[in-house]
Amino acid sequence: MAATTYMTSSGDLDMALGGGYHTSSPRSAVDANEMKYMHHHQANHHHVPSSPSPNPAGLSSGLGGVGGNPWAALQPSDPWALHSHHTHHAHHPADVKQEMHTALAQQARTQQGMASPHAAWHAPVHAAAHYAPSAGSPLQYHHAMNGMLHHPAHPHHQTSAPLHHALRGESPQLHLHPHHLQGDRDVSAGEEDTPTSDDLEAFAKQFKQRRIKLGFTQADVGLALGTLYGNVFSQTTICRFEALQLSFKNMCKLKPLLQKWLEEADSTTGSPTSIDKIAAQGRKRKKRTSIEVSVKGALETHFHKQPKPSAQEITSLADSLQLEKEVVRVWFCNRRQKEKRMTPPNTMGGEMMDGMPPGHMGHPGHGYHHPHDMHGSPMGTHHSHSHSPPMLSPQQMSTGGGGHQLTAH
DNA sequence: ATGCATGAGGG
DNA sequence: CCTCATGCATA
Repeated sequence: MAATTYMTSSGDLDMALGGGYHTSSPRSAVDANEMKYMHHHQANHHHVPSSPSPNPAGLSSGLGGVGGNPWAALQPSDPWALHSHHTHHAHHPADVKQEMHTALAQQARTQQGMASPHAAWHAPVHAAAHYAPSAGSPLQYHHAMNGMLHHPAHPHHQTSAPLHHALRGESPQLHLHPHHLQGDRDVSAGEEDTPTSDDLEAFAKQFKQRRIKLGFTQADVGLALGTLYGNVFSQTTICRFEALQLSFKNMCKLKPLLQKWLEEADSTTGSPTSIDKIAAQGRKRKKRTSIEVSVKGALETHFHKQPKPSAQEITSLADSLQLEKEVVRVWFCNRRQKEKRMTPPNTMGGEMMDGMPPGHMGHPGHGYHHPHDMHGSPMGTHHSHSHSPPMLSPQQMSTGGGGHQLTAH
């Protein structure tokens, strides 16, 4: 009862978007490749902001309130449908190298109205990662892929290599810096070296401000990046970037991209920004488990005692909390990630043991092991204090909607 | 804006 | 299983 797992009919809208999600694990017999191509029906399309500042601010997500879906009919057997605790753990480390799931279909349209009643998007292949050097607007239009569509998705290996492992894994620019003699950081415009925490913070702030002035939503930017570099990002990611809620490494990775977008965005003289959001959700996702506040508190407590509980501990913990083991495991994973973010997580607001003195919270002490961190601590080492006290998260103070955090549902 | 989730990699 | 980058779905 603690975890209320209700479902939405996301299955209705799930369009099998290309190489999208599909765990080709040979062991997962569950992955029924139900690619339901529905002739799209121009169901939802937000207006196209033709002016530099038309976006009221509500265009972000057009997913939730999609009027009616003419395609509601398919309701496959969801593995997670009714929280069937299947012990689906068919993870196999060494097996297939699945392809990317960064495929996105893009519609080509003249501009303005977009109203192609006929399917404009075909096989969602890998997003070609070519971006016109001197292309025009960031959001105006994009390439149209073609040629070898259809992704056979060879269960084993792709002969060709049109893949662009994009930015996964390692940061494209965080390699050990070559210069090791002197700290020469004559960064004039295009920073080539690793930015500092303050740099990132400053940039994030500026970015957000500019973005808003230009009338773009976080979602817009995310899509634009896809258009520019072939890497789409969600509103979430942009949001986190602005709020400095990503790891240092991740921030560094995204900064140049966003910076570039920014340049394009404002330099571009009035371009009809048009984007279409084609949520690629071809995979049935487990419904988000709602964990009760009290339970969260318990988890928090345990987290302090053992940030990395053993499998068995997780099991027993899950048992006592009446949660699925997997949920608990994931919770800890996510919790640890938070701990590593730039903006330190506030140590819960439940019923902790004792009130921690304000001003001291368990910051990224990561007494763990740093695999190969090249610049030491993420943000803990803010040498260039500058102006911000101890890196306060601007997220809550600048939030337009006011501070809302611990909301019990 | 965020909570829970998925998945690629690495052991 | 873990970490890390990311994002759907939500509050």
